[in-house]
Amino acid sequence: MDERRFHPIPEPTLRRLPRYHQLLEEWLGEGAEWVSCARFAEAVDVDPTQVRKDLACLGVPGRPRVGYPAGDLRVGIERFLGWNHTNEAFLAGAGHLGTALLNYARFADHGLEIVAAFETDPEKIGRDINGKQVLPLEKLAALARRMHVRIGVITVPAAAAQFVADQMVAGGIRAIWNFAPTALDVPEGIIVQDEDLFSSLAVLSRRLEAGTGIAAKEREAE
Amino acid sequence: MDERRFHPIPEPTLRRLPRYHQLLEEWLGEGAEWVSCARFAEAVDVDPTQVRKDLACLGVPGRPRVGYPAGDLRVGIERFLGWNHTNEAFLAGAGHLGTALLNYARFADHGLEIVAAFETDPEKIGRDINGKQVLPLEKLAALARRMHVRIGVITVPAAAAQFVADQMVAGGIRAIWNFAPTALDVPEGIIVQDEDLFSSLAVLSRRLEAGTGIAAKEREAE
DNA sequence: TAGATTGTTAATCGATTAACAATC
DNA sequence: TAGATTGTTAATCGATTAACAATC
Repeated sequence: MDERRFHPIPEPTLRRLPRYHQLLEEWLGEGAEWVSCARFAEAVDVDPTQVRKDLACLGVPGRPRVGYPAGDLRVGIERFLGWNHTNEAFLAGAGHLGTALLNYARFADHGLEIVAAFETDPEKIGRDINGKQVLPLEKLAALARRMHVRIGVITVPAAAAQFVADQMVAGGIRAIWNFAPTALDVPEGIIVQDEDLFSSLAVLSRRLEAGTGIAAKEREAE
Repeated sequence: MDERRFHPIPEPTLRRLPRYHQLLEEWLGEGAEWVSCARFAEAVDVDPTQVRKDLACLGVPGRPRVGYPAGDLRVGIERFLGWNHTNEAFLAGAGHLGTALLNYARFADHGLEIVAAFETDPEKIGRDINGKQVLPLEKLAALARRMHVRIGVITVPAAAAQFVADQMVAGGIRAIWNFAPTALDVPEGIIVQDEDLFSSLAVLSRRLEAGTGIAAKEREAE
């Protein structure tokens, strides 16, 4: 039924597509009509051939000697990533990070709409953050089920994350975007996407030490 | 001088180490003394052999039939990732996300100490967030240089990110943790670690569609 | 001793990069 | 036509997984 197959698309490609999109927005804003692989490659620091492969997924043909039509490419990415429609999500944990995500207007253009927040803190329950109600956590499961919400966002402290995840699963939520630095135990078939800042930090720190230390010498050799 | 070489450590391994550490904290709290690869493998959803390879980096030997000493492993990870000392960092953009990061106490145990925040909004300048001063952005470069701060955290809107990055580079900052969904253009040798939520979201959404759609059939076949 | 777990080497798999043909 | 860029196939590279030896 659909030409585009799901599994075969490499995750790295998937991660690069939003970045190409962001560049296209910029370049279209500057009046660009045609864009080349080389231009993407330079901006994103990836091989031009890789860019061609990534763009091939979209089914938007380029023209030799000219490049790719910038507008078509933008639309192609939006369609490919499903940004024309949004998935509704519940968020648990209206702390600083949760509030940041609730206030982030740009999710709406990127396929995600957080429609409500859930909390255990009575101080926060009943409030309104960026037009979204903060409700008691006990109501999450029943409401998720009734509203057919499929995505849950976890921004509670690590110690509470597993309990929240259980509630989400109980409510029929299928995918969890987990910002707590903790390994969630969920039934098979439930998708967990970890956004682990400590992992990123480990990579950053290592690259920093490598850049100033041993690896710096290797670089000189070139 | 140092047995541990920098470059050869795979990034995926680096990303898993903090997760093992988190599990060790839990298990040590429950009184565990010895832990097996299989246990990590199950919790993190990775192959046991992979866990052994990851742990091999630490130089903490396991004992056949018994496992690895949990306490030594924890210390080993902390030492390996350099969590015994911290790198000072400046943060630019004291919005919701920036505030969340400034308030996040656990960075201190993970090698990062955000020591000050920078802003252009006069409303926010002069405030104090979790004991850290919010200073005018103009001061960032000079202060970074004077204090030998090597890490910058960007939590400003996408449109301001490049300017902030330029300031950081001007101040001698070597590594940038970029939360703005934008490709930064920096001189060679400056490390940029992108924390792109839209990329993660693209992966999450795709996995969700795949889980309910075509790929579900494939799974049945097993 | 038997058996379970670590440690290591080989095989597989998938993404990236290189080579080159096709095309405007 | 010549030359630049896309598109595609082959080679390389690196991480994961499998096989198996070592050890307590």
